[in-house]
Amino acid sequence: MIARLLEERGIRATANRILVAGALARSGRPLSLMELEDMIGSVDKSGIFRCLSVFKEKHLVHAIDDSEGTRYELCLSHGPDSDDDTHVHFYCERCHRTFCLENLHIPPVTLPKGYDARTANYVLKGVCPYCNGYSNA
Amino acid sequence: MIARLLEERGIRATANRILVAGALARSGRPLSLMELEDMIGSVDKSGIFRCLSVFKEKHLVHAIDDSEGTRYELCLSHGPDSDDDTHVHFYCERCHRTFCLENLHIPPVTLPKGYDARTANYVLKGVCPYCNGYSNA
DNA sequence: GTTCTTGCAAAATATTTGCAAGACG
DNA sequence: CGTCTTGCAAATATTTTGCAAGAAC
Repeated sequence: MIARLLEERGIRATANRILVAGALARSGRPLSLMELEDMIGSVDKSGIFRCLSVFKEKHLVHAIDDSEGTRYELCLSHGPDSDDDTHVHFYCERCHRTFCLENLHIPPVTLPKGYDARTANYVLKGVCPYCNGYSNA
Repeated sequence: MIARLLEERGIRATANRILVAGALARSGRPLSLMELEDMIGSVDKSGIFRCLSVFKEKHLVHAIDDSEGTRYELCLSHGPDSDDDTHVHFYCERCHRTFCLENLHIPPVTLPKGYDARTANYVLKGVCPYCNGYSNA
């Protein structure tokens, strides 16, 4: 249940927050502010924005950078203190949606000395199965 | 020489284009529209924008998506018909610059059936050597 | 009643386009 | 000349904040 999830992360479960987190949970893919706005309708964009800010702070969501800007994704796989969600994403240039490739972990690279990485963003771009005619995918 | 580079890609070497391409070449890292604007000064942002549009079309630059939006990088490693530039980038959360890790090729992943990838964007985020005190890096 | 949350409007940013003047071939 | 390019201003798009009213504790 969404409300419980929020509380577990120390976020008060208000109506808006339940709607936003619920939309993210149901969609199964990262959503932009605008996508959330369209999807929810009843909540003003500033409200969505503020929900996302709280979620980000509490590490309930993390941000994906793709061609459209930023999308937000629930990260449920870990505790409230880290961002260890590290799968590859796929941005479809045809339908402009971004998908999670849950099973594809981002292959790590060895950084040159001095670089200190905290998070990784690996996004492939091309055409998704739905736009490709693989509607059975 | 920059002018020749442009001509080779079928781009007329105008003053603005030489300035923009030159700035990208000199910087050695991907630059955002705003960074280019600051760096060049004499060219209006719309001019820079249009230069970048042409460059993109001719595959002289390609785009990196990072936390700040889009940055542009010269891609010299290939012919005029493809975008095969595939190294990892590093976005510094302290100084907000993005670096090329030229030697780190993006490790390929095997996509599920139906996905058809054209380009890849792999950006690590954290603290760069300069902000880390590795000034000798 | 004090603090947190929300909606609306508006500010702040960033990107993109229209258009007339100028450069180029 | 006709086409391409440029600068300026302005339109778009997007993200973020101010503020007063309302809800929660």
